Amino acid sequence: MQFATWNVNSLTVRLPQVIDWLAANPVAVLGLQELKLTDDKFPLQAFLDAGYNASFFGQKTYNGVALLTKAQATNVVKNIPNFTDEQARVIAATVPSSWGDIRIVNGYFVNGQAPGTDKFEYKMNWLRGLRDYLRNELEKNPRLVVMGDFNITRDDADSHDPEGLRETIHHTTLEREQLKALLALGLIDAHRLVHPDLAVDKKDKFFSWWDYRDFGFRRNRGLRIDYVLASEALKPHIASCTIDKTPRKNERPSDHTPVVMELRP
DNA sequence: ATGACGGTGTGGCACCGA
Repeated sequence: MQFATWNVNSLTVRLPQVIDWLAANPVAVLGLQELKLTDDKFPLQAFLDAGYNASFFGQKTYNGVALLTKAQATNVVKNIPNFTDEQARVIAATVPSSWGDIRIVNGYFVNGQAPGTDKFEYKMNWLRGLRDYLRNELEKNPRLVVMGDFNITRDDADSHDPEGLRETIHHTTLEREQLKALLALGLIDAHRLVHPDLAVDKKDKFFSWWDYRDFGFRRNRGLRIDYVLASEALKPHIASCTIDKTPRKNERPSDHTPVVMELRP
């Protein structure tokens, strides 16, 4: 059973690529971020035709998230309960599995622009709100998957230039402490679990995003900021976690690529 | 230090992302 996350940076532009990717990668669950469209513009029929159910939560121009599921999703919840947010960043739903129901939380985490800005403060508050939410979800749902664009590098191994970018956005100690706190709730970074050796050399690192500018992908100027986390109850079932770089080679690619976690019986 | 690229909006550039 596969769970994937993909920041598509405009679903309007990337829809054909998502449909193609699903045909080649018929995952059970695909979480999308940065839809950049309102719900009335969501291409529901295209996903139904592709054999997927869709739950979505969009807004104009920015943000927006969706969960595509082979099985019917239930108990869909939008954004973080008890955290007031004008931006559409989180969608949660429950899907059946052979181990029982699995709760999925799909998030487009705040970018934060730069330390010291209002946006960074929003990012910190949002992350605290999310942590309270996930603590509660874990109590109710032992089988929990948290996926999305986290906009945080966990370690220096997750950045192409950790020295040059030290304490800049996505690299700050404050952000990394927030990510650690999420993991401390009892969530496992599936990719790190499967690839535990922390690379120092850029060529050996794993990235899920590359800058559009300055031949970022070709020069491997990337970050690992997209994650799939699994709760302790699911940890024994984690078979693999891969970053699929092939869509980054498409014409008009998203700057992010899919991350796929597979659970085995 | 800046901007580079790409997407959206009601635009002739600004804002945002990472």
